[in-house]
Amino acid sequence: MSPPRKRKESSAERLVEPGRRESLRTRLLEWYDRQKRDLPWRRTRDPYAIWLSEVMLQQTQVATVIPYWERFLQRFPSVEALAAAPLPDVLALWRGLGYYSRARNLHGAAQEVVARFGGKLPSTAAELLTLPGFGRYTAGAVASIAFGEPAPLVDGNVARVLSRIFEVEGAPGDRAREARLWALATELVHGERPGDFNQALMEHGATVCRPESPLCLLCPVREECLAYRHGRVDELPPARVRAAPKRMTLAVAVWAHEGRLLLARRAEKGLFGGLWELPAAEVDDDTPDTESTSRLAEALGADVTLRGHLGTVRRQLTHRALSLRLLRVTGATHPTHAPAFRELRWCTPDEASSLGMSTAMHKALEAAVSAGALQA
DNA sequence: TAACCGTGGTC
DNA sequence: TGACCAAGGTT
Repeated sequence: MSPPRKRKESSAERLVEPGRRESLRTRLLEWYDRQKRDLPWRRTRDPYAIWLSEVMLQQTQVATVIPYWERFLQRFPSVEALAAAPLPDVLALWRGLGYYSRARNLHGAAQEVVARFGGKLPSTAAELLTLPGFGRYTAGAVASIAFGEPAPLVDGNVARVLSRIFEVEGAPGDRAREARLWALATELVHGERPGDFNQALMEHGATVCRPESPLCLLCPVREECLAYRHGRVDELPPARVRAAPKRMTLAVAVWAHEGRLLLARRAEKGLFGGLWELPAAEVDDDTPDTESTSRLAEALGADVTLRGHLGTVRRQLTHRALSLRLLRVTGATHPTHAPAFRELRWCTPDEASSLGMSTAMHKALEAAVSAGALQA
């Protein structure tokens, strides 16, 4: 007979003792019932509205999301309304919220929900995962919060909370760490009120078990927390290592004609995908303006002449340092189609401001106008 | 799998 | 003021 082998990946393996598990669940749920914030998406049971909140909250703070969520639901109150809308209208409501692929995927998923599921969002995490923009987290969040499925989720908050309670080692991105966190979340979520329990974990991470200066004296599960017991709360989890931002320089065409500016809509992938902008072309940092001008001519498919320089707008993203060089240009013929863009349009500054446009380009537009782009 | 994808708040 | 970060997903 061979000796019994230690099984490392059995889903039946118990990570948390039953008594501790029930204690954690009860304390967190009771704390949540007393202390949860009154957030607008906690006042609805509409799966679509809950889905929307989860997508907007990805890598985005609650206070930022609230007004966007309310405007978006007012304009697109149902999956059908969203699915029927043109993508540029959706992006216009998303303007300034960032990570615009979220809006593109949301729109695409709404159309799939109409086509594949009769307009009703599927109710299981497994089905939700087949829709664009649903990863493991969002599928678990919508399945548990909107439909009551005991589906686990791990976001940044949950990862921090569980890392501390169970003293999980490893940095964000470490595979063994992620697997252990998901396994812990899976064990803990089974039971009553899975949606509330998941939200309790996240709420606890957001308000008490914070990244900096956690409020351990107010913590409902302090007695269960290994990091607290061992004085390691401040070192768990270790900070994420971030790559230095890369520089990116864009030559921006400021082409004015009779009070209007030429606007272009970008290709739908990559940075600022599908958004409107003053027509821009990436250049090297040391590219002279004359050469930048010919790059813009190529992108627009039109002859343009450099008329002057209207300044540079700088904008810091998480992983990019953007420089937007505003080049005043003119041309004899006005292009209506361009090889590098989805669409062209001549707009007054007010019209341009209502388009779906990145914050970087919005600042560039304001800078161009105040530098006298529309004056002769 | 590691790089890419935005923004505003916080200290 | 600049570095760090937030209810992640895609390729």
